[in-house]
Amino acid sequence: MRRADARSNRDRVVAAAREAFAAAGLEVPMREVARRAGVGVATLYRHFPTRTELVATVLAERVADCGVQMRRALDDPDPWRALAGVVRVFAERQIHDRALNEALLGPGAVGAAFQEERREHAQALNVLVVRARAAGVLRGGVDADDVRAGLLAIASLRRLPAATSARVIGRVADLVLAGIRA
Amino acid sequence: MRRADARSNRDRVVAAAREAFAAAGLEVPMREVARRAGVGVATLYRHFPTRTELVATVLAERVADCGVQMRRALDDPDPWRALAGVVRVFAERQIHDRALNEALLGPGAVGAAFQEERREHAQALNVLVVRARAAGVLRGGVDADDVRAGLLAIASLRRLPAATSARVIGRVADLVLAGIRA
DNA sequence: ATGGAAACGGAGCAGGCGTTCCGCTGTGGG
DNA sequence: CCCACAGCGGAACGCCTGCTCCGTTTCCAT
Repeated sequence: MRRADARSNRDRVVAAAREAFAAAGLEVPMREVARRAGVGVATLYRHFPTRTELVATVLAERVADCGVQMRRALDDPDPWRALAGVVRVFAERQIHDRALNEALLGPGAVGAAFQEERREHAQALNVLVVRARAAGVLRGGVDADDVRAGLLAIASLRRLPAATSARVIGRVADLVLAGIRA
Repeated sequence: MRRADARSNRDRVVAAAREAFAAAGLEVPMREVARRAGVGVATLYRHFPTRTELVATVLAERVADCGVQMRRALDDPDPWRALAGVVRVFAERQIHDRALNEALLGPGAVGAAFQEERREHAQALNVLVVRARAAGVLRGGVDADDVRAGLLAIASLRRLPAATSARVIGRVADLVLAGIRA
């Protein structure tokens, strides 16, 4: 089995897809990913039999990254800083990675692959909110679903024209934080 | 000139497009709009030479509606109620009309046709914010761009699956209001 | 009633997408 | 070193889109 070149091609495809998805969203044509990777479409399809699988592979990395951030937040002894940090990091990522957004907002197929991770994140967020509430830093009546809604709002903004989205995302993140704080 | 049937067909096309766009977004195929209107595609194209023109025609109605709401808010003597009302009405509309969202967020071509109305709305919003700030009901540092960012966030949420978007939009609207209030 | 133009419908065109097929290339075990 | 075959590139297929062409229908002035 001649793995050397095949494996290197696979890596190049994943790298090209990662960049393309981050920059232009998940709807980049397969031809374009292949072109960026410097391979033919057939090569791409040999490693990823369907578009969905390529997308899932690239997103898996990103989702894993988010898990790391979450665990870091859980280690923070300051409840407000932990929660605010999650919101800010999330916003920051949305600014730089368009794919992440569509993983959350995309209809069924794409997001479905990460149900487990998603539940894990939700669990962690619940913990952060409970701690923050116990510390009295949250406005009355605010619950984890409010924070989730805020995060979704931030994520959705990624679809704005790139020129303005960064600033708007920053403002909304501040708005959300002001809206949940006591 | 045989206007009777032509005119009635035009009306049916606009009505069909309005419904289809509100329900399924601006990306509904022309064939589908024609089918819903009970006419052939050629008829549709005779009245609207290009897809963009059909979209613009339908959105013009919606944008005009928003202008009415804005003027109503300007007449409200209570500055907070006026501003909060705008946010709430806007959120309510996003829930029921998917097209409105894409008019705001869609890239260039679509939104460009309404620059004038948009500026008018922006102007009105500025007035509302200035009044609210003068009345001391806004948190320090909040400006019109923050409110605009909040509205954009609400609008962006329309792309979530229909099942959850209504509730999430409601929560975010509350979050935004909490975030700007003193 | 009747002619002719305005208006119609649906087949057809060009272009873009995801995916597949197939003849060639170049790698690495013997 | 050499040649079998894993692996390759790009042309091709089927489907969907916006849009156009043209033979046929239908209204309305006469």
